[in-house]
Amino acid sequence: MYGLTGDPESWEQRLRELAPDLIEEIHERKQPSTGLPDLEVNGKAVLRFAPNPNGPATIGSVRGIVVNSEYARRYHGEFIIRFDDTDPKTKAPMLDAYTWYLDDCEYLGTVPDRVVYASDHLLEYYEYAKKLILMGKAYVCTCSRDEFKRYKDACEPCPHRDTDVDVNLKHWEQMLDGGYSEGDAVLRIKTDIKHKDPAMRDWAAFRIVLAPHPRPEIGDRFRVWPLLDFESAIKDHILGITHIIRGKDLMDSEQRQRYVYDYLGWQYPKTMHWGRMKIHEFGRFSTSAISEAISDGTYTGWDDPRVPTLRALRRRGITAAAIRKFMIDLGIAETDISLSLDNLYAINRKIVDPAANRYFFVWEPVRMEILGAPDVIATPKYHPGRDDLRKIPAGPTLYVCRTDIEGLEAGDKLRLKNLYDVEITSTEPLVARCIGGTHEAWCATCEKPRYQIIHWVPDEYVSVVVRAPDRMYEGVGETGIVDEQGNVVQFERFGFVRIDSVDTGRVVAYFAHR
RNA sequence: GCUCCGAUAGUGUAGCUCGGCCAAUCAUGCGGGGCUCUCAAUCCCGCGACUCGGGUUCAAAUCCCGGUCGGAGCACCA
Repeated sequence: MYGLTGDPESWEQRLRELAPDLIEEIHERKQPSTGLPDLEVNGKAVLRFAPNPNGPATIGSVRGIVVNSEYARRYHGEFIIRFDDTDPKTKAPMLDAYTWYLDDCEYLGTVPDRVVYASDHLLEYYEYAKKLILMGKAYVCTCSRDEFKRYKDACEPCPHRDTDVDVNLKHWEQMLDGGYSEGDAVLRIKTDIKHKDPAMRDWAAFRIVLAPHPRPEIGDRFRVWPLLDFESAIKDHILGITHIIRGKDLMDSEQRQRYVYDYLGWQYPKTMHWGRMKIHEFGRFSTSAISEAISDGTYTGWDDPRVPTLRALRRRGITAAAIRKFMIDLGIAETDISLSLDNLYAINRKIVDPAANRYFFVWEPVRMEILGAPDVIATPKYHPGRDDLRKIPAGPTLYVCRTDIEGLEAGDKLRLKNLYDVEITSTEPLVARCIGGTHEAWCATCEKPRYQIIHWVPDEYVSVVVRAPDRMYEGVGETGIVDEQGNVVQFERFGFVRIDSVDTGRVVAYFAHR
């Protein structure tokens, strides 16, 4: 008998004698990894993202699109986008949002293999409802919400639970035919009325909604609509979904849906959930709250930089590659997270920096007269890593940032980047005199600049507005900016921006990050 | 009230299934330095964590029990 004492080395030595092949196994475990964990796949992987198109894709939806499509890609499977648009009233779909979702998917580099509209398949849901009624697993309930809640909380069946199948069927037909009006009847799935978790007890699968559906091809054709748990359960099976990966908020959904799967003899897909995601920069947000703020003019639209939608990130120049990496690096831990977009910005910066041209943008501009200004053309590089040069003719009048000259006094000296050195002679109004050190002179000597380097914009400028999530910057920029519409550029000493529009000498840029 | 999840540096994240090489990974952030005529990029160096209390064990981030904290569900929303 080997004793129970000893240090790890001696144990390993003993193991080496007894079972040398196990040593290797012990040593190869616990490799650090990041990103998405492997999936258990038997045959084909089919994944879906199922939004309610009652607004455009938010950062939360993006996680669903990226993670699911990434898995589909990894396992050469299928990625389906399914619009769960079965609520024409409380969270009614927005017609534009259907297109926006598809467009956003494309931006993220994943054209879905299939696009499915739940509202196209009501007859299919009815069919399964009937099947379950015939099996005695579903019943029409005409209790009011409050009444039913009382029965449910008391673990008691409501009076409709044991209705005969024939009668249930008749009531169901009446629901479909208009024999009941909105709020008068629902179809419930029979589970276990004594289930210890009240959330599981006889949940509602269909209700009557008289509001017309926003899709013109659907309109007012239907009055009985499935609720999420039923709609999703049926459709996931029909589509052959193998893995459901979504937020933790839908965890209980699985338990409810399993009743239906068991009744129908189906196998439930494998599931994974990620925890609640809260973003520092945006705080709590709901689609309906944003919608309201847009209507009342607080935000300019669904792509306002203050709004947590993908459309807004796109407008700011956050690349699809950065967003994908950001979401994938998050993995799918069930922990609730509260994160900052710093990480996303850092990823994006690395992607965008090599290609972003540099420009001077002066915010809160202050006019500066230069005494003895030589007539020169400044030639800063478009990019520090390349040799092509911008040409900025500088005269006796320049603009500099207020923040750069605040606190300065007559006699203080500054380096105007790529131009020359100046000495302040007066602050009100701002006047300075050129004291040499032109760019050519510097090139000859390569001396280090002696004074604080600031950037500037000449008298010939374009006015520039930068819309950032937290505020708006107004100022002037060098004229070359007008050729960059749609591009991400770096405003030196300011940050990366995407040039959104250029209208008659006025540029609007969206701030990405520093 | 009932039920279900979760807890690793400032923020994310790996490791937990199957206890040992974990004095705990990677990224971001922060601090210092090099380079640079941008406060960007880049390069070097550094900082910083296993929620608490018990238990099991030769050995616990990892297994068990309890507490605390955080989140979610109990809708005729998704």
